[in-house]
Amino acid sequence: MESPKAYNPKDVEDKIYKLWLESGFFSPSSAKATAGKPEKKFVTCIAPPNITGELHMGHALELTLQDIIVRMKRMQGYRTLWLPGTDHAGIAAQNVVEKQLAKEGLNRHDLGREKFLERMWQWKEKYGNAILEQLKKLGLSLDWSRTKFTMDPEYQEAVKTAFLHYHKKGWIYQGERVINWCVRCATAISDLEVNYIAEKSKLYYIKYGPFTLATTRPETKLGDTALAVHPEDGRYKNYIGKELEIESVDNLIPNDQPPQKNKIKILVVADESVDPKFGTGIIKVTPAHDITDFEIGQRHNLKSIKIINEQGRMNENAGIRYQGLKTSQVREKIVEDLQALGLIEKVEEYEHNVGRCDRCNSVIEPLPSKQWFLKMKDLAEMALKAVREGRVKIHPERWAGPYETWLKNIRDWNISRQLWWGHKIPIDGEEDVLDTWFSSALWPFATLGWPASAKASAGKPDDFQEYYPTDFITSDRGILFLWQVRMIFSGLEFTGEAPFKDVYIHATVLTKDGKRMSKSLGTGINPLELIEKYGTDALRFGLTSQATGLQDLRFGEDLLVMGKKFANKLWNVARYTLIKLGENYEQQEKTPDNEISRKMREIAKLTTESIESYDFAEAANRLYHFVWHEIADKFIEETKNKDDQETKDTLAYLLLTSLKLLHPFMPFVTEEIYGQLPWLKEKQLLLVEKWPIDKL
RNA sequence: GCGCCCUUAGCUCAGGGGUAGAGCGUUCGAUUCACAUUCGAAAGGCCGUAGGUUCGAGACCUACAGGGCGCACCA
Repeated sequence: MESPKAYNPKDVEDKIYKLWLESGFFSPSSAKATAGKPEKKFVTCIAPPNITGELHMGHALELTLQDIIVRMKRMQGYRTLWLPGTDHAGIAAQNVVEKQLAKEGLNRHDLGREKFLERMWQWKEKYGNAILEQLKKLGLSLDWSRTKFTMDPEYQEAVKTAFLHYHKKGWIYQGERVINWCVRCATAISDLEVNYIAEKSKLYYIKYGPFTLATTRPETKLGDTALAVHPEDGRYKNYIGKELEIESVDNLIPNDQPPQKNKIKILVVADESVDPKFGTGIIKVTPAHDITDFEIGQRHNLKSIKIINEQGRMNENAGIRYQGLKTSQVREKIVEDLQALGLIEKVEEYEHNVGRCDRCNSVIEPLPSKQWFLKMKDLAEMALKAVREGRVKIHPERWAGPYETWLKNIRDWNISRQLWWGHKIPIDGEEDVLDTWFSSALWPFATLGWPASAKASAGKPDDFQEYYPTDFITSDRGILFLWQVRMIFSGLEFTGEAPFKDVYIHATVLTKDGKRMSKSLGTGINPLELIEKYGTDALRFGLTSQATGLQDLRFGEDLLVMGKKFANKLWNVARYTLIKLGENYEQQEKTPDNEISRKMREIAKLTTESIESYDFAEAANRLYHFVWHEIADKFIEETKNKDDQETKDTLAYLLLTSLKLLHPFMPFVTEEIYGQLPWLKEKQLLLVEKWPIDKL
């Protein structure tokens, strides 16, 4: 057979992927795939990409690692299932479509809920499908016959069932509590969706009767209902429990008139949460606009006065002097007034953390709002136990620490969002939708037919019974708490079993200078452009060879140059072998017993071990070195003036074994070469060839 | 504030007690041979700093510095 001197991925990739699809081997239930292997199963759980846009490098790495495991397991004779899908991505997707509308000069209220949701579904059709197509470009061996979306009708049933289950148990409650409110997105968001970013601002020392106290948010003064000190703080002991009359600014004087003083009464309480070392050791308590203050308020039965509304402006409780102003404006105004009245002692420069919305970067406004909450106490306990008892293993192990810490500090989960795109809260008259992670948390079993299948008693086993729980999941550290933790406790609560046995936290792909890759920062790199330039195998191999799980990966194209050269080297090792062996070579049953073949077997063993312990980079680099420097540089050179049978047998053995071992990493070039070998006796697809090492 | 990770060649990273490694890049040279996406060679490192353990430390311990991350605070 004539093959080009250089490997050209473009001639190969689409053709090969089509071949795999037609074979049916991606599905564990195809007749061919199940033949003779009813027992061994391996199921891996995908992190469904958001429908918001396109694939990024993080996806490329994560999905490649997952595909490596799946392909090895399939070759080891396991019935493998890897189910693809997409996530509706509530707030993120809604924001994207709203931005699109804004370009047309519209907002979602102009369209109304129904029309807006139509737009969302149109978006989902177009971009959801586009993403799935991109996954195929990465060569992933996903079972496309089982593709799911987090808002499929059956999935909606699962979400409803889960919500009602919690509700019936009394774990879901509606409460007026201080939550993180994003003024721009006009919705509540969870603690995890707030990013705290250090910013320079000012610390104002305000006179409160006999005290002076420090605050960064003087405007919340209008909602103060107490002062608080630490119970052990000697300086203020005599004041605890007393109500003081203090001078303040009169908020009923219209703002076109000079400020005037008035007198207000305020209680002093003692609370452990006060740090005596901060400022003057005494703080103002604004239960309506600070989460900590809200909790102090609850402990001491304090009144809560809401002075900031959902638009981020002062409401009627702030008094006519300030009503209607934005919080940033009122801050200046009130400081001005207090200064005029001599109620400000000093102002210091101060750097502190400001909460910003994870999705739009607006400043978060904590405010009291009626929201739905899920009690986390028991669920957190379950999730903790599952990891402590080893039913779920986290790799690398050091992530188990943060997992513990996070669960121990957890607050109840605010699961309602004031959005239109998402799962409606399944209680009559409720207009809100659920946090997108509430549905994501059910992914491992909702995609397999839970809860319908869990109830089905008779008949043949269905997907849920057959493939749950799964074996493996991998993700970036960024969603360990947002998602993995929530899948674990949801799985335990609804199915009695953890949804997966192993969680592997892979490296985060950064830019060359160590910055986070982000589309909005313009630092993102589109993997598809790199595939165009270097080929999928080069991308996969390059990324994998540097993904160690310990250190983040600073991405540079030099990795792909290496991958591309290596694919070509393998291609030419094959060309040499084909020419050397000729048309009439016959495959031998026995593997040759010589030094290089023994080394090859050792490499096979080590590769298997490395992949099974998630040392992907180690496996990739070892294979690279062996194929290039042992097989090509040394052994092949030595065979150039030999023509004996053992040499041929050895070449054939080395090539086939290398193809098998490299197939999980570089599926396209290996499959293409395999297809060109004329001497194989029972040729099928490399995809389902027997892995060189059976059991360790 | 508490904790975790990282610091090794120009760049990106391996190496986890016993003569400093890879890929990319650079320089020089080769080439009708499976591959110029190749081959050969070279240059390039007091392995973040300072102490300690050891016959021996890039590796183990302790501090410190710089970079990153998580949790808490963020009044």
